[in-house]
Parts: sequence; C-alpha cells; structure tokens
Amino acid sequence: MKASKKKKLEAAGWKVGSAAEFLELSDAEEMLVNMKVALAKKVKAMRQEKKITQQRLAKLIGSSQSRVAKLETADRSVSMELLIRSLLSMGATRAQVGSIVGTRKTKRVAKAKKKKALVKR
Amino acid sequence: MKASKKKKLEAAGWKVGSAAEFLELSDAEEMLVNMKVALAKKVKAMRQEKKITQQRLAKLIGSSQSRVAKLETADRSVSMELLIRSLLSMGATRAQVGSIVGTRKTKRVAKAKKKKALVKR
DNA sequence: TTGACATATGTCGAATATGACATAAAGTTG
DNA sequence: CAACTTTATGTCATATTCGACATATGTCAA
Repeated sequence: MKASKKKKLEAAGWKVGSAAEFLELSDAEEMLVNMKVALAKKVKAMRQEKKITQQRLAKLIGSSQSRVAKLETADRSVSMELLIRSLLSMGATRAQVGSIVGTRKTKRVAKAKKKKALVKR
Repeated sequence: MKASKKKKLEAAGWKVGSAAEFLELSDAEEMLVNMKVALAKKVKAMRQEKKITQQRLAKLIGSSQSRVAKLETADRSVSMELLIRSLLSMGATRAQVGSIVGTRKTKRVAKAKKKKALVKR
C-alpha cells in the first residue's frame, strides 16, 4: 500500500495493520485457554505424584476441595494465578511453570495470517 | 522421626511436613510477584519496541490507558492473566511468555528449607 | 449391599480485578 | 515558556474469581 493512501485512510479513522494483528485477540484467548488446560493437567499430575488428596492440596493453598477440583478440570472460573500458585505451592520451580506455559502440546495448525487488513480504529 | 511418633502427632491433629512445605506459600507469593514484575517489564518493552502508545495497546486488548499503565508498573491490582493476554495480543508466542515466566532474573538467595516442622492441620 | 473416602458440580456472599473516567505528573516539541 | 502528548495515580461501579458449603457421583473394600 502506498504511503499516501495509508495516510488518507488513517485520517479517516482507519488503522492499517496486518490480518494477524486483527486475529491476535482471539488467538490470544485460545492460547490462554490452552495454557490453563496445560497448567491444570500439571496440577493434577503433581498432586497425584505426591499422593495427596484434593482436600490436602486445598489446605496447602488455603482453599477448598471444590476449588481444587475446578482447578484440575480447568473450570472457567479459575484464574491463571491460582493455577500457578498451586503448582508453586506444591514445590514446582519457576522453570517448570515456564516450561508448561511455553510448551504447545497440540500440533501446529497453519493459519492465514499474512494478508493485510483494515481495522476500524 | 519415628513412624509411631508421627502417627501419634497426626492423630492429635498435626500434620508432619518439611519446613519447605511450610514456607512454600510465602515463597510462592514471592515468586508470583517476581513473575508479574518480569511480565510487566516485557509488556512495556514490547510496546516500546513496537512504538505504540499505552492508549493503542489498550485498544488492542480492549482495555484503557490507565489499566495499561498499571500493567506496566506491575500494580497489585493487575492479574497474571491480563499481563499474559497483553503479551500474546502484541504477538508474543507461548514460548516467549514461558521463557519470561520461567526465568529468574535476580540472583539466588540461599534459604534454610530442609528442617522438619510441625504444622497445625 | 452398605459405608467410607475421593472427586465433581452447582450455588452463594465476599473478595478481588476490571474498564472507564478524571486528573496529575512527566515528557516532548515548538 | 506554553501547547501538546504520553504516562501515572486515584476512584468507582461492575464483573470476575474467590472460599465455602451442600450435594451428586464415583471407587473400593468389608
């Protein structure tokens, strides 16, 4: 796109960006959900590894059995923060948590993200 | 500790665990704070890298300039979730986020974490 | 079967995080 | 300096997340 046209569009209240930029919000949401699921699985795995009940983990993090159950099923009412807090409380290191957060479990799916797009400011 | 004594203490309502287990809650809190600060710094760095204002980032994540300011100063009112969402919305990968979460910035401080402790159930 | 224990689900009032707004403070440019 | 832009801070009503509780479901041994 020519600079002159870009400027004209922007003056009219449009923002010129990539389609990727437009899609990133929903992508971000999906990634957040995936992260939570991965963290939830790790919470359950670590707890079982340590052979303790949800009740006991609940006491450890100052919560209740029902919330721990929700944690492990990645209920939509649980925060990233509580998931991570739980892992750390069970002795996980930052590195371990970072590894879970940063590792994509599912296989990559190609997406059209390079096309230009116009997005209303 | 002998198993018999352990059993007796537990019967009296005590839980036998390591001092580490006892300290892990506060340790977890500290780690969470450190993570947030690291993420906050990255938000600011990425935003400046992209040469966009807080106002513009706010639009990108569906929030307000004041909240972005709080994000970047790691205000206690901001969640891990919003921090990560912001990074992802700016195009950060899960791997990048994981790296920040998992990397300890400050130097390690030795702590006495091996001694046994009794913790009221 | 029954009973004991573990986990899952739904609901609730309380606590916390949210976007929005106003406005102060800091930084930039002329 | 003043005008302007950007960032920081305080407040508030609303939304989300919280621990707690009740209760359902599942598991397993007596």
